[in-house]
Amino acid sequence: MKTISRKEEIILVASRLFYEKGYKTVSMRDIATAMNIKAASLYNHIRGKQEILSEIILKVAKEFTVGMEKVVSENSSAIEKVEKVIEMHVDITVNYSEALAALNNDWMHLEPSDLSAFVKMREDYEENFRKIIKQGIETGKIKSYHPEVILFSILSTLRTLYLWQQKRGKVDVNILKKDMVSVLINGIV
Amino acid sequence: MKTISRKEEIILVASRLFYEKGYKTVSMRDIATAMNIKAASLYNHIRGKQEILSEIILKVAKEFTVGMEKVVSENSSAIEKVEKVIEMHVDITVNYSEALAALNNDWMHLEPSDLSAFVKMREDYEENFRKIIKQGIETGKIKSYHPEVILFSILSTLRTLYLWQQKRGKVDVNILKKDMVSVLINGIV
DNA sequence: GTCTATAGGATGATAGAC
DNA sequence: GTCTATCATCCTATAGAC
Repeated sequence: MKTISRKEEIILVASRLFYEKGYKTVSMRDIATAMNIKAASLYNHIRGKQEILSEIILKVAKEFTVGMEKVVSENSSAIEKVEKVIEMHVDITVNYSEALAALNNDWMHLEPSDLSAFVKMREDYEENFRKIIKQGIETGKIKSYHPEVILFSILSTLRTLYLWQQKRGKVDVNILKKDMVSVLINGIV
Repeated sequence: MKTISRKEEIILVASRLFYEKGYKTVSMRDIATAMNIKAASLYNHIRGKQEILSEIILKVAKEFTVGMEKVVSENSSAIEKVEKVIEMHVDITVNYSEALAALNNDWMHLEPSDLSAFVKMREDYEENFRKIIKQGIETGKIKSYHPEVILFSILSTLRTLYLWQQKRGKVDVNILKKDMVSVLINGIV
């Protein structure tokens, strides 16, 4: 039976509002109103608006980092690794769909120290993915298109998946994973 | 020799700033400063901030609408139509990369009447694309995955293409089109 | 077409009472 | 832990001089 702290509650409510309207559009008063308290009361639990953003984004960014490191360390083919990455994205998207809006759209509003940490994590993530794709091309498992085109195509689909959550609705997570893997790896024809 | 009006200049400068920092983060002072004038002077050429946004977004939205209608009216197979849509997206992205940031991220800040016009155009666009895919599945040209997964996968890649413009850099437009078509239609294995 | 001055309101954040 | 009151700053937009 996990009880949720006031700070966690703020982060949860803020995530939802950032998802709906974006970090810049949501005011501290908006967050407070959604919790039936006054804006000033928020500052008893958090240092400021940027701290809320930081908590939301960095938590999920770490999930991606850990997930990718696990995939990379596996002893499997490049194709299997790409499959695992796709499945990981679907899982994280299902669990943190609202946080992903902030991660995708509002990371530039992080305070400088958090910003550099985030950018590093994202670059490392992309570089790991790039290596998997290049390895696949070298071993002849993946067609030799420009690796950046492949990387970009898969990554942009996965990164925008959170937007599709509403429409997904009744589509089962496992079916979604299977179809995502098929479409992204085998194409549509 | 086309001369550019002051209003067009405002829209051009604002597009770049919205691309870099987002509509909400950019102030009228920011736009004015970038033009070496004062914020108040902007109002001699435009009615307000929302009008700038509207001009940027609706112009490109109409390009997409016209382009899609042309593709739909063609007498060709579903696969050829998907190819044409991909090529159209690459073309528009190359010509309007900065405007696409606003179109993708800031459309919700349009004033109500423009907002409903935009949403209608986007829905019609998606519906046309959906019909092409369904037609391809019915005629056996496209694998019968969930049509929404195919639609979403291709569309999110195309919509995020503008972000990739910087990295693209030296990649030739025609090669980009060819690889995009290959990756999105034939897959990577 | 641009300027200065300013209105009128929202914003993030703090101080101090309860 | 929440409140009221308030500050300092920013915002969009207008009025009117040049």
